[in-house]
Amino acid sequence: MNLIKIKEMKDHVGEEVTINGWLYNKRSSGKIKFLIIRDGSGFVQGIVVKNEVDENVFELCDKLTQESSISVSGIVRKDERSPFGFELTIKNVDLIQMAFNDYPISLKEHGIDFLLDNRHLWIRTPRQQAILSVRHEVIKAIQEFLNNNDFVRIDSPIITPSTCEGTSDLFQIDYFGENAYLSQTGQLYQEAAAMAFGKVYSFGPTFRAEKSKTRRHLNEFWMVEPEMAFVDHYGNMEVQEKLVEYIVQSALENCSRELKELGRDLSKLEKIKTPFPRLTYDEAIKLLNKNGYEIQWGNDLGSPDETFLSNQFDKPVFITEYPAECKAFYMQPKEDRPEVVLCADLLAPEGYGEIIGGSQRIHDYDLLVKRLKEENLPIDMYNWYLDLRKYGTVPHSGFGLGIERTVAWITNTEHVRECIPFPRTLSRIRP
RNA sequence: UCCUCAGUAGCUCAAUGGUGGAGCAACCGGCUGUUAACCGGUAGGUUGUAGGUUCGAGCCCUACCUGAGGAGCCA
Repeated sequence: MNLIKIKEMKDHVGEEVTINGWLYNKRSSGKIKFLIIRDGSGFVQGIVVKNEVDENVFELCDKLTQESSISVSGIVRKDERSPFGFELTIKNVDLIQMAFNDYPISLKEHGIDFLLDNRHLWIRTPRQQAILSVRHEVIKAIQEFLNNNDFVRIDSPIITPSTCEGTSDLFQIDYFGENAYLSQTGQLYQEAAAMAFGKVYSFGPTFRAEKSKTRRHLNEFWMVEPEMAFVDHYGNMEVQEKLVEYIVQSALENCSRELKELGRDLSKLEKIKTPFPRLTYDEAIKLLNKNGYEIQWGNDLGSPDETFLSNQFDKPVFITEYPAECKAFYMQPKEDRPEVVLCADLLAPEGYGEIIGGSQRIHDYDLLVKRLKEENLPIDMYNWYLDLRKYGTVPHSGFGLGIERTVAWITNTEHVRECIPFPRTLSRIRP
């Protein structure tokens, strides 16, 4: 028995092979049957002809229900009539389990509510497999890039004693009688790690209890957070654009089958090369005002504003130097203009919005204390964070890249909830 | 939290205030190249919930529930 994966069939033309998988769909024309089989590596059509197989094999194929698990043996043939390029002329089918005959997901259209209720089965379909495979590639590329550039992975804790940035709503948990929270960012811990290892990153889930209801929001999402000692705002942006370029090029190189399945316009991704355009907040406001957006200096950019700005470019664009008042307390003020901070948001093209938020961090002890007081944050909660400024402080920078938004952009997916295996949203905690 | 929209068969959707239907899925039968196969047949319903208007409500009104899209917040 020559057990292979469907994606390896091209190397076994003319050979008899065995494939372990599931019945995705079945068509029949009397004495000939077509079984669409999937095995996780791909999809292929198997042909069963009545006079060429045992009577009980043909009978079994007649009864097979959608998603039944089977072990199929047959001859690999190249065939242009097949949309997969190859076919399997089936000799034998061993049944592992006859699936119940009420499999809920048909090949016809379904509404999003139904599909999300059946997410555990929905991920078996070609489109969802393509998206989640690209997600895997994105994660792999991020780690490759960072590992190859001397970053050390130092994960941040998920259970934290207080809000890190003092802004978003957090999920509260009981920690042996003490209130604790699920982390909304590991950044502060990454700063500590950067002072130990130089260049570090964390990669993991992050939690926001905000009641967001848009295609760009999840209440649990994954983020990679690099942090670098001795790197300023400008060096920070260079790392970000190189990372994003690497991610996109890796997806193009290793996920062509998936991107094709998704109908992605590859020419748009091929343009994602450094350097990326940069726009200061001041310039962004002017551009927005000139085009009829009524935003005033000092307000954070709204979602429609970001969409407009990103649509002006065919590459991701950095929006830099926001007013300090609309950003977090730890961001380094610009030397000659303390009302703005050395930060940058990276907006993905095609209306996908912010995929990175980053900044240079305040490294001066007195300035950081002053900023904490201005924001009315409890200073004793930040004692350990202030220690980093007391003992060998250096300029440093970092950023957070959202995995699902990045995957949504690369795969041209409408909603981030399809870019994570089991999305957690305002209205959904199951399955 | 606010704004908009929707809820009818397992799924996707029809039904002027007047006997709730179709396609797919399931089940039975037919077909030797199907591509969401096709053809014939069978079965499948407390129209989200509660109240109201009416001779009569899936349809109109009120409240609530659930979901979706968007805003704010953010990655």
